[in-house]
Amino acid sequence: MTFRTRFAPSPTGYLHIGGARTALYCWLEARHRGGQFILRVEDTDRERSTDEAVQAILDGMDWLGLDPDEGPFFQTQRMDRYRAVAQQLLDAGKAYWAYESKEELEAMRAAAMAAGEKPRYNGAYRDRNEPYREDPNRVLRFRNPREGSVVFDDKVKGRIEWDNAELDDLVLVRSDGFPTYNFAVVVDDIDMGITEVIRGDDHVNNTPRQINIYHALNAPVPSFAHLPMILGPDGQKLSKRHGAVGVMQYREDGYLPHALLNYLVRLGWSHGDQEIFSIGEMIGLFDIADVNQSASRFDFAKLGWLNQQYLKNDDPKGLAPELAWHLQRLGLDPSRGPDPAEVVVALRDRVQTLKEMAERAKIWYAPIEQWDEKAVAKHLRAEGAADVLRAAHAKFASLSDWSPAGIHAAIEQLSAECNVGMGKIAQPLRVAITGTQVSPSIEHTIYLAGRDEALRRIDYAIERSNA
RNA sequence: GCUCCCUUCGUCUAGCGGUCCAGGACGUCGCCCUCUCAAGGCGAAAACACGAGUUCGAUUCUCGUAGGGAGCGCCA
Repeated sequence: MTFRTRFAPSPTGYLHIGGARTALYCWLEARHRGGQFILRVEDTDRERSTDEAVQAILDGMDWLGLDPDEGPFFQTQRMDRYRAVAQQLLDAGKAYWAYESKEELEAMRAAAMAAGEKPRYNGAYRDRNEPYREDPNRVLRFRNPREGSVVFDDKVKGRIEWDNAELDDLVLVRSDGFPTYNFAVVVDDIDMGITEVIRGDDHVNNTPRQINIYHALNAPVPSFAHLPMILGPDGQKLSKRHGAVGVMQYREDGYLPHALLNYLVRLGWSHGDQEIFSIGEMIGLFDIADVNQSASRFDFAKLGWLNQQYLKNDDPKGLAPELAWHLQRLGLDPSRGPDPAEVVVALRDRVQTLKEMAERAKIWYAPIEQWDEKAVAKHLRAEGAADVLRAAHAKFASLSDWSPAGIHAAIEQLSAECNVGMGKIAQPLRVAITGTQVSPSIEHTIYLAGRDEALRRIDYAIERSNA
């Protein structure tokens, strides 16, 4: 049997960071073992599932490059199959109909709690052998073994043993005829030939019940790997205010998919001291058995650092379209300004995200919006600033080599001729071109503005310096 | 309440009984470089939750305690 994993989100929201990492680990494990990765949408919750959420999950997977070999499959399209398996279990005496109302069940739980026990179903209908009857409360329950225990070797948590006495007879088919989660996953995982179930560790408690269903169906039990949770920066459960936004939000915030993947793969897994992993390295080195057992916190500072590593090392030409996308989001026209690839080179050492990069690049695609008056006072109205600017204007107007190197050489000449330090030249020019005293190297700042625009801005700055 | 899981620097982690007065990375701090801001280089501070036990020897194994988390649904 070949190696098969699956990612099985329920479409009740976007693909968030925890889901993305689960998907990544499933995908990596499948690729590493040369197996298949299957995508299955668990949409049996009719109340909460939406088409938008399905699309958001698909978009997120696509953006991250986590391509499934099969699917997406939808549980709602497999209803006949669940019904057939339910019947099979019923016929085999492994399941039975029960008729308690929700109120009765609630009272049952409350009573159990009061007695210091787990709030479980008491199995009232288990051995009554009542003939089937139509009833709005009718549910099919699993006849869980009452003796012995369930043992499984979790690939990340290790050996876990569970007394059957702790388990109750869970609902397999709801009163509306839809299968419950615990039933549908087992049927699906069997039918789809899943050999390794990789999922969040909030599911370890479900595993023994599911294993019992596998046994009841005489199906081979897959191996399990339960991943620790990802917490927010404050150690609390991830919420919308920190990481629990959809992965597509990370694109809008200027992160690269590869950087996010790299960050995620290191959250709970490592390979010696290595921090940067290409996709190929991840596939080659990843092993689900090496995953950590404890929860980890999401750290935006490290994500930012990683993102910058990719910004600095990726081909600027490859990054250019993505930067253009961000420029457009700011209402700027990438064609009315410098080549985005050159902007990447000028700014990649100074920002951590493409969003920041686009914001900083504004100065080359639109007129100066706001002047930093302190900068104007300090550098433009400084002693000799106007003379320096006039000299620079003349030099740039006749400069034959309009390139960062050419501009740099021109400024050095200026420095020698006027007998002033670089700072006395670069800062007034910087304020003239950008309106602020912070920007990339002065030669790049000027070069990217383009000669005409640079001269125009210097002219204007000379005016202001006399004001 | 019950069951299960987890516990190394602020954070992510290395460590699979001696190699550890615990290594790397992010972050923080300092110095250098420098036209600003960064980037980069160098350096510093910073952790084995606690208590027993096993052992010649525990960060590493076992058991408790404490703390954290998950689940106990006709939600997944």
